[in-house]
This record gives sequence, structure tokens and C-alpha cells, in this order.
Amino acid sequence: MLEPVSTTDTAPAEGPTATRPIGRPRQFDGDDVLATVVELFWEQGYAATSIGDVVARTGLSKSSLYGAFGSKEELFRRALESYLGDHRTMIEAMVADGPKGLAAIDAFFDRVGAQAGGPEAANGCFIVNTSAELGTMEPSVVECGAEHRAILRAGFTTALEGAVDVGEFPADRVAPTANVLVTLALGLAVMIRGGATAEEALLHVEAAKATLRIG
Amino acid sequence: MLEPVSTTDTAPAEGPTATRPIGRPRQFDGDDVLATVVELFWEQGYAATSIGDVVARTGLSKSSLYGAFGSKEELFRRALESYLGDHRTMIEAMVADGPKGLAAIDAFFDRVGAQAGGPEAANGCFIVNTSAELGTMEPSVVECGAEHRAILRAGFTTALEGAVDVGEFPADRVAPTANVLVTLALGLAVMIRGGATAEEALLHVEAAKATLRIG
DNA sequence: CTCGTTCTGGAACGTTCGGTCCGAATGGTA
DNA sequence: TACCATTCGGACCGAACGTTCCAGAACGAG
Repeated sequence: MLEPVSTTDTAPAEGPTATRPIGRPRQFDGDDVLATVVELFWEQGYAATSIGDVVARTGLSKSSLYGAFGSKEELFRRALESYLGDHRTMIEAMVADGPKGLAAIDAFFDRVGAQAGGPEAANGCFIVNTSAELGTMEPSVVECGAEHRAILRAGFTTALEGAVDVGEFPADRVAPTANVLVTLALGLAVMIRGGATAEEALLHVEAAKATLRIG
Repeated sequence: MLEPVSTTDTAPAEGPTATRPIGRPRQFDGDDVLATVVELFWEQGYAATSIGDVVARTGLSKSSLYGAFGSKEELFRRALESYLGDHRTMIEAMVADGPKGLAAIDAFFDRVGAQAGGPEAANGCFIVNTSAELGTMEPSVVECGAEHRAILRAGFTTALEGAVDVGEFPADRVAPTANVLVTLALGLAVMIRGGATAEEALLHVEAAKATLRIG
């Protein structure tokens, strides 16, 4: 993951001078396909999603899929990385562009809570679902989960430090509170994925937000 | 689930006077088998566990399994219910017999945290894993998850009320804090299942416990 | 002991799985 | 235009899946 550039794995080691690939060009965009595949695995999980499902959803043929991604396992890994990248970008954007201090954290949890009980089933967080499904079977998934938590922790820490700056929050409680917020985010994700009603989810979201303000 | 009595589903409607079953008796105990099956599904998840795995682990033959439980789906449902029952019993026992007040909550989270990074992989919570894997696909799983949260909420509420009685905790914060603790419990479970190191898990456990004492 | 009923082991069923293969199609290059 | 590396669609593969079936074993009742 050196460059976030669109690549499908058969990209023939593009040198500094972008060499035009020879032979018949791909008829699909690898990143578009990956986005569709993320949706699918996110909804159904790894084991319950067959290559046939992927073929049906993407419209590609099996050989195109295997030519571009190698195997179901690799395809899944790529999907997970893609999701993680998007997630990181989103968190960083919220911290940088959104409200500051405790309001930033409110905004995050409101957004999480807004998923619950939607018309189409709410799927929680792809990484959380995958961690729960596969556990420690796949080292890359373990690493992905750890990085996911690190991203959340960093975002919460930055927001809490902003809150400290404006006197909203005691400085000595930043680190433990960031950890609590990470755990709460994971818990809410699994709760929403599990079909909690919007009311129940909202209750937990409000309780999480209230936690920040009793110092 | 009227009686927690050992039944496998082909029990011929045992009347008030226990009628002796006719024909060849079972050569296994349904509850023992179910306990083994819980382990297996807990470790591997629903979709990744085959009937062949169950046969290998239990030592039963396929026909015995199908005769007693009907299908993979029913077997899984029974396993989940069995786990939920054990979980309820354990929580109620902790509340009734263990330390009181905030110390009861400490004990719970210490116990959760102690799982992390063990020699054999820590599998988190079977119900949490299942909720994350299956989402809302199966209504009985949704219901099971909701009841799991209700059990936790009730236990935490009782413990917090005990803390209020001895002046450890403000009465007006019992309900929201119980909800926060439920969310934290789910979050920790998925984190541990995902292979978090013992250090990271302990950090989050301590942060969770600290949350209770800043009022 | 014999009968009736149930359980057991293992073979067998049709389906679906992840993955491979190959001939036809494609489009850039010369 | 002819060439050629590559991709595409779809048939195909062996293995594994969940489930069913059946002949024989096991036991209680008569």
C-alpha cells in the first residue's frame, strides 16, 4: 500500500514513465469492482459470500475476477484494505473539517447512530464484522483490526485535545477516554449490525455522549 | 425454553408421569453434545463450520446428529440458546454471589479482560460473534442479541443500584451508565476476538473501569 | 425369545463450492 | 493491414457441502 493508486495486481510494474500496457485492455475499473465487492462482503461476511455471488453482483466473469485478483482470499483482503483506507480518510476528514472538541465526537457518534434501523439493513462496520467472524485465523485481519482501532484512537485523541484547549475537558483524562470511545464505537457497530432498533441504538449513543461531560 | 431440562427435540412429549421412551436408547447425552457444538461454532462461526467438523468433534455420526437436531440451522440455534442460558446464569450468579456495587462491575470487566491474548485464541462472546457474522439475516439471532444486551443491562443496573445504596455512585446516572457498560462489554468482546494483545485489552478494561469513578 | 421401535454407521445423493482452462474477442502497435 | 499480448465468457474440474437413506444393531415390552 505504498500508493493509493488504482491497481489490480496484474499491473505490470508501472515504471516512472507510465508504460502503456499491451494486449487487450481491461473492460472494468478495478476500484469500482472493489467497491462493489466491499459492499457484498460487508453485507454477507466472508464465508457466506461465494464467488458466484461476486460474479452476479459485479457482472464480471470468473476468469476476469481471478485474472485480476487471484483468489477469493486475496479479493477479500483487497476489499478490507480498501474499506480501511476509506475509513481512515473519513475519520481524518471529520477531525480536520468538522466541528472541533467534544462536538466532533458528538458528530461521530450521531453518524454511527443514524445507521441503526434504516430501511435497508444496517451493516455496522466491515472491519468489526470481519474481526468477529474470522477472529485470529487470518493475521492480516488481526492487523487490520488493530489499525482500525489505532485510527479511531488517534481521531478521538485529537478531538479530545481540542476540547482540552477550549477548557471543555480535563487534560489528564484524554488518553483513557479515547480508549473508552474506541471500545464504545466497536460496541455500537456490533449492536447495530445485530439489528438493534433505532431507539435502543440512540439510547446508547446518547449515553456514550453523556460520558464525556461528567468530569 | 420452559424447562432447562435436557431435551433433544425427539423427546416424545414427556408427560407429567415420565414415560419411558421406546426403542433403542440414545448413546449420547444431548446436552454434552450441545456443549461441544457451542465450542465449535464459537471458535469458527456458523458458515465456516461444516457438519463434517461437528461429526469429527463430537464423534457422533451424521444420522445421529440429524436425528437429534434436524438440521445445521437448528443445531446452531440450539447451541446459541444454550450459550445464552449459560451466560444469563453466569451474570446472575456474579450479581448475586460476587462483590457488590462498583466492585461487581470491576470483577466483570477484569474477567472479560483476562481472556485476551491467552495461549489458546480468545474467542470473545459467541453471541457477539454471531450477531456480527449473520447480522439481521436470522430473526432468532437478532432476538438472541437483544436478550443478551438486556441481560447485561439488568446486571449492570443491579450492580449500579447497589453502588448507589452505599454512596459510591450518583442515582441519576444509573440508567445511562448501564447502557454505556453494555456497549463497552460488546466492544471489548469483539476486540478480544479480533486478536488484540493483552496489553491493549487491559488498557481498555482499565479505562472502562475508570469511567465509573469520575462523577 | 420375539417383536416393535428407535438409533447408529456409512454409503450415497444432488448441489454448490473455489478454481482452472481454452477458444474467441479485443484493441494497441507497426 | 497483420500481428500479438491480453482479457473475456463459459464450460469444466474435483472436492466439499448439507442432507437423505438404508441395513443392521440395540434395547424395552410382551
